[in-house]
Amino acid sequence: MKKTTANIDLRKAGLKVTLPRISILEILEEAEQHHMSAEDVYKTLLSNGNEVGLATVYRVLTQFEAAGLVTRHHFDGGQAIFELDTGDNHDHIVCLKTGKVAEFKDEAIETRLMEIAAELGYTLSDHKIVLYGEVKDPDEKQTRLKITN
Amino acid sequence: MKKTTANIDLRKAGLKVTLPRISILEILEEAEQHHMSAEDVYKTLLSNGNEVGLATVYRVLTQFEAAGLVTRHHFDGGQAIFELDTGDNHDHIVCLKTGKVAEFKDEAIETRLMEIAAELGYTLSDHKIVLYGEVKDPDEKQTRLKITN
DNA sequence: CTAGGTGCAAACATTTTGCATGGTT
DNA sequence: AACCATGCAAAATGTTTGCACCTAG
Repeated sequence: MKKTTANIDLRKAGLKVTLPRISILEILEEAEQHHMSAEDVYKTLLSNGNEVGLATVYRVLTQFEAAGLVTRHHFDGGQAIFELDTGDNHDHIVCLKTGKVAEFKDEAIETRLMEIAAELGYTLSDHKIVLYGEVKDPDEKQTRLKITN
Repeated sequence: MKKTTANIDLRKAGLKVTLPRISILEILEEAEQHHMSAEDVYKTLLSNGNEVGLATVYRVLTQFEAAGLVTRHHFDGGQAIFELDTGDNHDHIVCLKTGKVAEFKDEAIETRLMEIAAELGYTLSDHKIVLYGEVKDPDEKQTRLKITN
């Protein structure tokens, strides 16, 4: 099924096509909430019947990050959060009540950030914006979370 | 000397005025590079001749954060970075070459972020922007780092 | 005097690494 | 067959906590 896609991505990254890597890619692709900690991925693997060690999950996620397949975030404390790098380099808004993460992208802001970096004498290579707030109407959370997808 | 100021801040926060707390406040106030990890603060204390435990540094920094005196950042991985909360809620730009952190603040962006949050149905309570780049002219680094102070 | 603060060491949580075994190309 | 990947357990970080002692108010 999806293995074809995954295989291509992995080969392009110069990584052998192994079961743990395929499974992890698929999990990241198919997860409803696609912002996952290594532990989240690990638990999903287990409940899918995949026998993969947590160390391998970390190793694979780190390799994926190096290959540009995955992005690593450090939203608040504790664990790192990973998500598939779709190339659109979006930003995030975290609900302080539910912990859920939504995405957005705004050209005006990106343009302004580049100007600011230039004014400060920097060559800008990346940026991260994280907004913290609360969803006004929790019942519409689902919808709102999908708003930028 | 500065103890008066520190005392006031501490009392306002409902914290007893102790040597470790005063010293840590002073370090954060006076450090050239005022974005410091707990370890940085700890080492500075030691080299200043203050006998304070690392655990105390963490406890004090956490209390300061709760009291609104200090802000905690998670720029990339590893350790948390602390800085005095001056109330201006500025954002940061990190040099990927030198690791140095500079600050900036832009009303246009803040306004736009509030709009975005509202559009997404969120009540915005905070935001963090981190730019990653390289200083074009390293020799002027000092100056540029001070640009927003 | 009493509540709260501190140092130290142990506990924790997360992530990384060494090494022998196993799978891909 | 050669090399890379994996699992496990141990180690390495970074941060928190329990406890006996100490100190500011």
